[in-house]
Amino acid sequence: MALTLEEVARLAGVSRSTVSRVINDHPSVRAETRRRVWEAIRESGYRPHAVARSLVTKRTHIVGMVIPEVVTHLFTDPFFPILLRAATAACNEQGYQLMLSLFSSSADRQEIYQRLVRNAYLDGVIVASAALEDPLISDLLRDGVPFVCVGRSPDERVHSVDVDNIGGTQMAVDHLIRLGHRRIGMVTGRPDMTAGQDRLEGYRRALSAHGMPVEPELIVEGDFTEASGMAGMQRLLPAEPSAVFMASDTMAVGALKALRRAGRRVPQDISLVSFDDIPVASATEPPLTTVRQPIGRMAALAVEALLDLIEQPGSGPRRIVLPTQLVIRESCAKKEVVNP
Amino acid sequence: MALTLEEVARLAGVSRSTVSRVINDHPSVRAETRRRVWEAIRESGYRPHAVARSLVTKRTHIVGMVIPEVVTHLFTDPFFPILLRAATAACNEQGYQLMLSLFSSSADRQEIYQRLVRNAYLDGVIVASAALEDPLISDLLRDGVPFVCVGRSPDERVHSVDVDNIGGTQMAVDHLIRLGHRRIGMVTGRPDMTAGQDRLEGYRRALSAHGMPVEPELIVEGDFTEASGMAGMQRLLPAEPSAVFMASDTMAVGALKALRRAGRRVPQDISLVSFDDIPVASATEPPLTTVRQPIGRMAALAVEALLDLIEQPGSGPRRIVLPTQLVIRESCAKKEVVNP
DNA sequence: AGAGTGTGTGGGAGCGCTCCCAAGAGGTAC
DNA sequence: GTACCTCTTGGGAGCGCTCCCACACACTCT
Repeated sequence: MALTLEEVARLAGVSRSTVSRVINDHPSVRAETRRRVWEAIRESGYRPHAVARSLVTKRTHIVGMVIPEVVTHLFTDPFFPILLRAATAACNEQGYQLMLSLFSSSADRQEIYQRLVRNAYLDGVIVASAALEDPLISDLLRDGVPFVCVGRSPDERVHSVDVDNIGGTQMAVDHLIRLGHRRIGMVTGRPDMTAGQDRLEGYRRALSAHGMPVEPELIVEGDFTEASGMAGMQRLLPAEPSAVFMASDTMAVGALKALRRAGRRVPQDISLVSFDDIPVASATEPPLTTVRQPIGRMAALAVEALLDLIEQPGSGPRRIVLPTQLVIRESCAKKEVVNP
Repeated sequence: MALTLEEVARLAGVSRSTVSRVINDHPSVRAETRRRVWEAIRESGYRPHAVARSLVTKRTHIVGMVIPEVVTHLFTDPFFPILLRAATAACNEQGYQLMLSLFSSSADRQEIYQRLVRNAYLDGVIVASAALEDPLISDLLRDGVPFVCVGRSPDERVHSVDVDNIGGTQMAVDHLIRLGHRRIGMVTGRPDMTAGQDRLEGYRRALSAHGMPVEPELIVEGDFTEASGMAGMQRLLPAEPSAVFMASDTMAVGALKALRRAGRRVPQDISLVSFDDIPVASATEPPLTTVRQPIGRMAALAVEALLDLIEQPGSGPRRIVLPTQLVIRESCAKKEVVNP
């Protein structure tokens, strides 16, 4: 039904090879011939068959975006949608397509991995927010599949793009300290994700840098969800922090609710800083002071690194860390130091 | 580098064809041979080359999810993430993969359409929330590509899965009327999307069914974004509605903000109903009374319909309409009828 | 004993493309 | 006139698979 090279060739009065050359922009075709061939292509509405082409070239121009099981339930957090959108745009710009792989169970993981990567349908993979020690990473390394992680990986061989979670958090906590706060709490992210770990580390370092003690009762574990932010804040209140660093904006939204229910005003009674600067951060009451991470840029860089890797394999691991920026809104206030 | 059928065949001491039969579960292979072949496959770690297979079978087992330009900026609305997640899960269950195509400009649209559909990399397409008269629809129809729309299409030939936007809205507005409200406003969704149109139509019908006039000053146009909900509510206030139907939860969140700023309490001063029941609806202050649409089921049904269409083409257009459900929370109150 | 009927199995062809090698055309230099 | 280029072009091979046809072998029935 669909046209083939051969038929277009007949139409243009040349051979299959010549048409192929024209399509692939090979230089050694006479200008006049080239013109004739393009005309035949245009007239016939011919489109090369991508699958046949892939069989020969060993390239599908499809990359996978893999979002491992642990985070699919975070999908209502706009982080992933924003990442996805930016990655798709970056891929399309380079003539690549993005295939989505979310998996909810680790049986799925195996299955999808086998089906896609090993079956050679993907040229490469972007792994978003892998948990530490994700078996996917070792599979990819073993099989030599080009891939880039969004979020740092502890493995030195892994190419990755990440934001400076430690530095960003330090900035945020420094800000609170500069405002006079001395009892600063934190509700953490998932401890099995690097972003969760690094933000906790940044909090610790900021306190230590100012000679302040890190008190366990001021640290409560969360998992990046709004519910965990609300619950975390509730558990934190008895310890009477005057300011709290929430590991994500989504969690801060939960915290705001907990505080409203507890009758505490933000920022008058308690100050809040968080991380991400997703759209909701500027829409809360009060708007959140938060650490902005350039999600879109991360996605674009990850795609860029991946395509480089696909097109010229074997370059040394590239580990990009993007800077963050503190966006000051209205969720923090000066702490009156009553008796210094 | 990678193994081929031929090599596995040599390993098992049979022919290429026999190995192919075993892999494709063809019945006419002796049990003993089958066992030997599976063992050779297992030992060698052989994986069939999906692209080569596709070249022969004309099936890639990849379907596209196309989200047209007009809605990509809504991507922080959890509707699409939820849809995407459910569609991915449904595809994977059937051994299909989902390819994501978002396009921001209509030049992209052409480009991606050509590259994917016409180049035969996709077995079928799910079109999410096409605007009316989207040229994509006519392209797909012309080229005979199997596709299913999420959201109704005016074209009779199009397979689609939609929720009963009209009926759902009627339920919501009926609820307000039953509570005694007589001045009921509406902030609409995008008028170029069927969901936007149908929800407006439902509002009109509910009023008419109760013999109430449809007053233009009580209808304000929005576009499904939170910002438009906020602005819309502000513009509606001078008309003094005692209740408002917001075309989406996201817009209702905006409306709540506008009301808080205007010093109006919900539901004491003004009642609110909306549509979608996304997670945020139960997390607002007060929680929203809203019309629940089963996004996940819509995605699953769309995938199911699409795969049927791919596997046995030519069945008549299927137009599924799912029922909605009114979820009553705390954003509506009885209207005291002062002087009846 | 010969024809008929299955059941398993092997091998050729072909999917639509790219890539390589060879060969024709046209020129230039000796 | 011959040798030797360079520039274009054509055709064969082959990517790794599936599908079809043919054939070998074991039975059964006349």
